[in-house]
Amino acid sequence: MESREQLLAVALHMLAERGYAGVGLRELAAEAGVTTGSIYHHFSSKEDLVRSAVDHYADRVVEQQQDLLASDAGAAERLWSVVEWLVAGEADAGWRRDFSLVANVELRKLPGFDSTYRRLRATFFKLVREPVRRGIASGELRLPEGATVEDVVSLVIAGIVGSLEMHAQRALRVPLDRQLRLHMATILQSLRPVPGAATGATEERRSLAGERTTRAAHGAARSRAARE
Amino acid sequence: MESREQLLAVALHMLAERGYAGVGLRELAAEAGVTTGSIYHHFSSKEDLVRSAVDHYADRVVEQQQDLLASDAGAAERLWSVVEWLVAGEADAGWRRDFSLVANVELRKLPGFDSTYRRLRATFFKLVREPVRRGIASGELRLPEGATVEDVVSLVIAGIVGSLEMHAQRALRVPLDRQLRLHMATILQSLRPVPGAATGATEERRSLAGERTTRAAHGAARSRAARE
Amino acid sequence: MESREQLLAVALHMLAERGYAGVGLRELAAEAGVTTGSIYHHFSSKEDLVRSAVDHYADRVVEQQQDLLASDAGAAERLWSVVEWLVAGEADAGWRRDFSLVANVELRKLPGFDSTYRRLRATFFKLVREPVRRGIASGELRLPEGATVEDVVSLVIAGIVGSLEMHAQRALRVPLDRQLRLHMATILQSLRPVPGAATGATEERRSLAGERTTRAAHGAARSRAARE
Amino acid sequence: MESREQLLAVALHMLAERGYAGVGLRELAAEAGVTTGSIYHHFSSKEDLVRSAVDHYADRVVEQQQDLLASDAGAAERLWSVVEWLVAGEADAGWRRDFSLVANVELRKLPGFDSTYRRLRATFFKLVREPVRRGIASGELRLPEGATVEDVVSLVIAGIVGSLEMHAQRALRVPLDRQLRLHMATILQSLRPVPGAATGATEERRSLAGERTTRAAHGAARSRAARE
DNA sequence: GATGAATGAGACTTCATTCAT
DNA sequence: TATGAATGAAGTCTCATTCAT
Repeated sequence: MESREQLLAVALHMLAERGYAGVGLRELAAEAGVTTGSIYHHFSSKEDLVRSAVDHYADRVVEQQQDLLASDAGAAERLWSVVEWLVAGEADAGWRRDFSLVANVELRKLPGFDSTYRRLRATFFKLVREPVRRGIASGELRLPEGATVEDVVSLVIAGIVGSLEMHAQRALRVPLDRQLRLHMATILQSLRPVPGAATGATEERRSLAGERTTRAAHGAARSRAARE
Repeated sequence: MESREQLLAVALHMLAERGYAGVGLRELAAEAGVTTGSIYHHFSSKEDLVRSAVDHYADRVVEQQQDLLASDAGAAERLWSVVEWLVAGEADAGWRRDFSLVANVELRKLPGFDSTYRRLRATFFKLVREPVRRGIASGELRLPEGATVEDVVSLVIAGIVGSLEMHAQRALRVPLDRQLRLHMATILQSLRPVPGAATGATEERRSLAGERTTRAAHGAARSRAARE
Repeated sequence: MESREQLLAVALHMLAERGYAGVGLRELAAEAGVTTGSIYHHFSSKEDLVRSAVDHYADRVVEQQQDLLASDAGAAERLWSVVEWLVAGEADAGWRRDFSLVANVELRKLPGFDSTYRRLRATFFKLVREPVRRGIASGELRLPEGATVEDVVSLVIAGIVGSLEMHAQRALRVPLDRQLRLHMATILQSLRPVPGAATGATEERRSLAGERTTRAAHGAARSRAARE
Repeated sequence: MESREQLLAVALHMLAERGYAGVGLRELAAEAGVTTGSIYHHFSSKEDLVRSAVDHYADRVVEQQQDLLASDAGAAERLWSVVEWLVAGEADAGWRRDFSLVANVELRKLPGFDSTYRRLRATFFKLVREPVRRGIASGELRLPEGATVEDVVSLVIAGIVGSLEMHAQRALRVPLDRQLRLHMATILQSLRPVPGAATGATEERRSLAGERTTRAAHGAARSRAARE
């Protein structure tokens, strides 16, 4: 196999496992089946190698996301596609899980990765935002009271990010696919348009702004306890 | 302040910022206002220092969680308490955000931290599971069709973990408190007992197991596309 | 002895022997009786070590030259002092010979040593120029026809530099002190004021500008031969 | 041009600029317009390449010196020829300046270059010694009191070496040709036969041996001051 | 003859850790 | 307890040299 590809693959894996500072070039080279010095025929420095690895796989992820973005299916259908894509990606034992960890955790620490980082985030946000926005425009979906499109997008993405990371950490106590599907189902349910009495539950739901006048005492007590 | 306390605080912060391998004892000592050699009067090694820092703050977190666990309020009320506690913790600029990052990201990489890691996770899971379980037992809550208590707990925790991490990474596009509250509200809504026709949405919701008979063609196509 | 002093001394010596790129820190440390890593307690880098060594000894040289500059003796007397100082310096087996080589040969190649280099040169030039200038002003000396003060200064210094370097290279076939004294005696003789017919040798001496009209043929032949 | 010639030329130049250890074969090859591996088709090792470069140019220098040696002109005339040859060599921007630096500075450091080194020195010394010796034998020249032929030869060569090196270092404050001509003129003047009372300056000139009886006190004081 | 990726020894530098003061 | 110079293993990187193409 190509030395360069091998190095990229091993670099991503080690980066996910140990973080940038924990990556040792000697071990990395050995695991890729080349000698330490050979790294410098393909990359100009450790940082260049790591950056190349991240960018290489980021490109593949973004490509896949572009395919998903190009769909002309309905809103719910497209959101389910995202779930299927995530499940498929995490199911194989390949680079996708490593990439999730790197993108979510390590990328921010490395200097000069802002653009890659932003590109990944922006594409992923769009992948969720587009279906939601269009679904609402077409009446297929309906925002919960007081929520904006961005609120819903954040909700979806935070759930996905948390699920993937817990899965990668082996801290998820249910299968990942089940987790992601239930997550999406729950969100979609809260976006389902109800012809009748809207949701009528307003008086019971908390304000999203956090000021709860009816239970000030409880709130204050809780805040005090939580402060330390 | 005590040298030891200072060292613990700086260690947690640097661990969150740079990971275990990125922590340098010289810089750590300098930032804590002590000399390099002094570290070894308080701790036997770098690992001991880091372990002590994590354990020290883990103790404080678990204590706070124990307080929350001891509550005898209703199910929804207790879940809201968790949200309030999280919001309060992340709001201050203190150790809580650093600890979130360390607990979610770094802890798994360090050898010998399994027990701390498990203790933290177990307490946090219990913090969510207890109210849900009791709420269902008392009829205050009602599980969505096909979901188990553990499904719901995972849903809640993944959303929280994802939200906190995105917040820590400054990738969250809405305020953290708004995000967490909307998350909890959405979950609680899906757990709300409906006197009438249950949810009636069964025919539209996907099975959580992933086998979708009605749209086999689409699904196969998507899967193929998503594989690469 | 002080590690730092040892390192400076060994660094100067190795620099003289092998040049900057030829200096190996491992060997340098071993020769100074310390471990490789210890170098970095005293100096921030190889370049810092070398720079410090050069500057350290340059300071001592400049100090000694300042003492010589402060003399209020006659012109010839002061020029002889310079010779005596050089002879004394080169006679011992200490740092002076190494420093000569470094200052004359290596300094120019190292980046960032311009100021040290200029300081050394400037002081040394002044050491020769001052006595010459004053001797001429007072009538103690007298410039050869067509020569300027700077010509004479360059003459003196080039002879000294060449002598020291050949000595350092063991290419000088007479003792250094004898060489330097004869050099100075010859120069002083050419500066001796003659009461009678000036020098009268004008018609025999070549023009310093190089255009020799009377021997064009010879010159052309020579030039042809010399061109390759 | 021939790859081999290019490599030799670039090698000489880099050797002059950076010294043996500072020469990198990759960069050298690139600058010569060949690939790294190609070097080993022409030379068996880095040392072989450098040795070949020095020897190649040394041959050309020695050839030119042989031409000068073959002259049957008068003593002064032949010494002036040396000056003209030097000036012509340094005037072009070609290999001669690089070779001066290498021969004077780097050659001594390289193992195995003793023979080249000696050959160069010996020829150059002969180039000066022959005219002086013959000029004295024929009465065209006359040694200063107390000086030997070798003294004068050393004087001439040290002045030349110092001048060339200062010129190469851009530390010479007068034009090189003017410097060399004034140097030779001064030497020749001191060798001019005076029909009358010799030079009569004996009582004023210092003994070349260094023992100055008439100014013991001054000398002692100076020595003390110069020692440090 | 020419190429350039591969090699592995050795370069400079940083690290956690120790210890005499 | 505190200090900070010393240690030596390990880190990243460069080098001269080789070899399949």
